[in-house]
Amino acid sequence: MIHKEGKTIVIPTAVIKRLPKYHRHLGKLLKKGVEKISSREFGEIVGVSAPQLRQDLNHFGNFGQQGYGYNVEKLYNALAKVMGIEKKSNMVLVGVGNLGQALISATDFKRRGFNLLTAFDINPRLVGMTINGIKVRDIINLDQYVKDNDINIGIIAVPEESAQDVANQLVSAGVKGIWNFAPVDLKVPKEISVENEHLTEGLLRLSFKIKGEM
Amino acid sequence: MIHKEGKTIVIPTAVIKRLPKYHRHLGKLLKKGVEKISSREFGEIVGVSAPQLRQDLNHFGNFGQQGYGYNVEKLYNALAKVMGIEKKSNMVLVGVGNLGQALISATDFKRRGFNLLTAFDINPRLVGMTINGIKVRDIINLDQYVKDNDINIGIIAVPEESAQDVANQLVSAGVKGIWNFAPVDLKVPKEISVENEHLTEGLLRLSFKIKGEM
DNA sequence: TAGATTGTTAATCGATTAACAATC
DNA sequence: TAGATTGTTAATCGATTAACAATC
Repeated sequence: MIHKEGKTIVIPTAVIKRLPKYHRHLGKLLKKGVEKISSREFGEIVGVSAPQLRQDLNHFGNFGQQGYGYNVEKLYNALAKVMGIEKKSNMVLVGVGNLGQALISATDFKRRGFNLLTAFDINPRLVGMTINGIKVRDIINLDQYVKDNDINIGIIAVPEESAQDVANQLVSAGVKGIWNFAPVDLKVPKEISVENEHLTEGLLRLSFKIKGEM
Repeated sequence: MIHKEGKTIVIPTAVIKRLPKYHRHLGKLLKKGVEKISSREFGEIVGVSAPQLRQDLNHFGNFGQQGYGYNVEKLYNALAKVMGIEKKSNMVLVGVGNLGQALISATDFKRRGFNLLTAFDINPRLVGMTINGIKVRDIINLDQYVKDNDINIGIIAVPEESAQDVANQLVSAGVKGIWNFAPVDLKVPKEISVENEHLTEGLLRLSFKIKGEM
């Protein structure tokens, strides 16, 4: 959903899915020092047709210029704004197992404007530890912490069995979105956004594609 | 691509994307002891309309029975076969950083029929170690190992800068598919399948959805 | 200005849903 | 048999591509 000239326009989900990729490649072009790029060239890089790229972008504004193309920096910043990155999001992580620890150490999110403030776990052996500058707290403090620290994203990296329970806690504490790594389809109120990273599903799709070739 | 009654049929990508989810929920139902299920009930569980579910399944065969529904176990096994799980896939992991270690410890894949045989890294401090029963080898041995051990999937969990190089090595060693966790769009020959887990893109989509609500 | 490339409308393609005859 | 539910065709909806006038 977006507001444009007073009207409320719904952005097609297919478009939303492609935006992060556009943003990532624009970042790379920027780093390389590329100043401008045409929809044809950029489409080739991101694997999308030129008209589709133009249509996608025009959902959010007219960022290009006829006869010239798109200014890389301007487009990069415009997309960042569209995706809400310019205003940093505070996050907490729940579940400090192997995957949780990997997420704590990931540098990619910070670069893109996401702040991981702290982590929670139920395991007393982990509680109190500091990993990569991130303190691990007891999960009984989750509710209070989320309320006190303007947290809007909760990351779930707990086992399957407890994922729904953790989601409930995050929601009632007031997060706006959940980034879920447990292989579960969470039930949440419809005003809460969920993005799933069901890794095994990717592996199964890969398997399907491989077998299809044989 | 699939062969049915002599004809070669292309399966819509939208269908392929949904199959792993179907399979996962069938597994849960099976565990719960559910014997049969109608397309209406199952569609509700997986978040898909009943006719769509029936259409999806009918790309691969007629698994249901009028007036009865679908036998859960039969459908579960049928989908496993469709996705090529019944014949186990051998995998190697490249990159034993935080994420790589998390992948080594993940139990989910093994359950679904994937064998991780070994891991490779360039870091001498890691080479020789054994993590969760998985030996870490020097990456110079990658080519030989893949050739000798009937490996068909390579997992890439190395930093962005070396991902393409690792992909090239995996391809020339003979893998059929790559499961890629580096935030890069790999260039590979078209007969090689790639499945990307670009985690940060999920987070950006989540951010977009959240800001859209506000 | 002429050439290039956008923004946007119309045409096509693919995916989803509706409807219902077939059949267990 | 009657009721339920599939498999499948036709209708609708959404997403992609083609085409071109607008314009830098």
